[in-house]
Amino acid sequence: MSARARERFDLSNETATAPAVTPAAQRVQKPQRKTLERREAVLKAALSVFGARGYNNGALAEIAAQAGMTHAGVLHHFGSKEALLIAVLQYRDGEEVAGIARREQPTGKAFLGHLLDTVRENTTRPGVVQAYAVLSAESVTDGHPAQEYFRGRLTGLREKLIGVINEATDFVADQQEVHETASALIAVMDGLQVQWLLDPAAVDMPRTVELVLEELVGRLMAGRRDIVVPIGPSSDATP
Amino acid sequence: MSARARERFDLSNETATAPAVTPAAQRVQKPQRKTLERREAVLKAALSVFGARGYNNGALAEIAAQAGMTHAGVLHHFGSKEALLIAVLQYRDGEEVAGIARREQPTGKAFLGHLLDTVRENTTRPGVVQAYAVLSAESVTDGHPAQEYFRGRLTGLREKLIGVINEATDFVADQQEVHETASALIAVMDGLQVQWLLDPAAVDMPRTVELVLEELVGRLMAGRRDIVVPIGPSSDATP
DNA sequence: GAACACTTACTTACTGGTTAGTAAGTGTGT
DNA sequence: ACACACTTACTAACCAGTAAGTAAGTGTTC
Repeated sequence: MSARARERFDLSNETATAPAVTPAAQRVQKPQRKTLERREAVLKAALSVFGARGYNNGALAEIAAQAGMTHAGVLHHFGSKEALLIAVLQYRDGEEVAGIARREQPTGKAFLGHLLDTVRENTTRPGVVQAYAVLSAESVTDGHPAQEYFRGRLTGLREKLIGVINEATDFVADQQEVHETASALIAVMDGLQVQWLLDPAAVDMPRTVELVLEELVGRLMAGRRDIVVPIGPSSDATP
Repeated sequence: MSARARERFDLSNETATAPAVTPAAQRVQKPQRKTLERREAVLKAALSVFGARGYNNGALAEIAAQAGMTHAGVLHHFGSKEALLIAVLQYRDGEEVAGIARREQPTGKAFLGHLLDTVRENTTRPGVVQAYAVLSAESVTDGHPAQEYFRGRLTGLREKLIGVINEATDFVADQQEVHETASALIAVMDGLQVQWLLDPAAVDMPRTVELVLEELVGRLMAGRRDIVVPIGPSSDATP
């Protein structure tokens, strides 16, 4: 908590901008291939350690050891533990599909299929799932450095889903219902992860998500739920 | 991590059973009313601190201060931080409804209504929700003391829900589907909590849970999966 | 192509701070 | 007088971050 205490009381930010303290990842003009590989090794180690122990309880020394250096070496590259965390989160965002070639995010109904594919894929990578589940929940603790990241991520996903659902619906659906459907979909995927991590045999993540997708979105798309709102002034829906 | 390291390497369990180390909560024959009140104060403080900071990052000293004593006093009552954690979880189970009189868990369809009521109630108690969300996800980390507790809790809830759904269904539904519906319901409730904690205005927990309940369970109860059966405007899951 | 200036990627060693748990004692109510 | 509820004082361990140094480059100039 020394870092947190300092963050609260130390308003002088000058030291952070002084050249000597700036991490190598931002200071260096042209990083060599080997350097980038070492950096990626650190990120992979951090993802594994943060997943296995959480952010607060995950030690830089363990990450460093897994990457084959000392914890001071890790700090040389990333500047601080906090900076390493958000680097890890961004790395996971961009790279998580790396094994199966970088695919672009589809739009429209295809996005829902993409979501299901991701869930299926996650079954293969418990480490990544663990990191996401642990860190996202830990982020709701007071002053957690990943709070803004996860808030933004959830808001973005929700908006994306709302758009996709509206796009896939021929008529203008009740927007509150669409919003709730989007929230529920995200919640199911996230909530299932914890259940699955605690007892992998007890839940079938892909099938369960598929069921919810069919029931919730399928029904919305089919057009009914007691009250069908006809045509409205919304510009979002496909004409 | 000192506790964890010891747990791993120190196989001698004798000290834990030696009389001098046994916590007062198990040693004392007839605890006085005042003692029990102090003990409850510690539990309430622990719930708040573990919720705000997580288990690993929550300090006994802070819990103690909130309960008006020193951290050694807390250890006098509960023996260890780990023991305090599971005492807190059990306390939350038994007491979380304390404000509104101890009500028994209903069976059958009424249980679904009870679930919704709990969600509604949770909106009022962000601290408890935070503690549950943070601790349940933290429990999936390696060797976490609350792992067994949460695994058992989720398994129990799932079984209970499967029973309730089957009870509420006139015919024999596809059991895999029932199982997935139960998992999905739990996942929605848990997943929504993180979204809500990060951005309370962005999600309507009760309404979203209600929507999922109606769509998923309502449909199952109505009997089919291809044919759309409209559900009445009744917002209560109880028939 | 060799000498020189400079950068980068680390390491070792240390600091200041925090933490769970222990031991020994003190006061208080019964 | 005794059990109990604490406190004070301490310990051993851990941890993020800093400082200072070193070895291996890289680029530039002649």
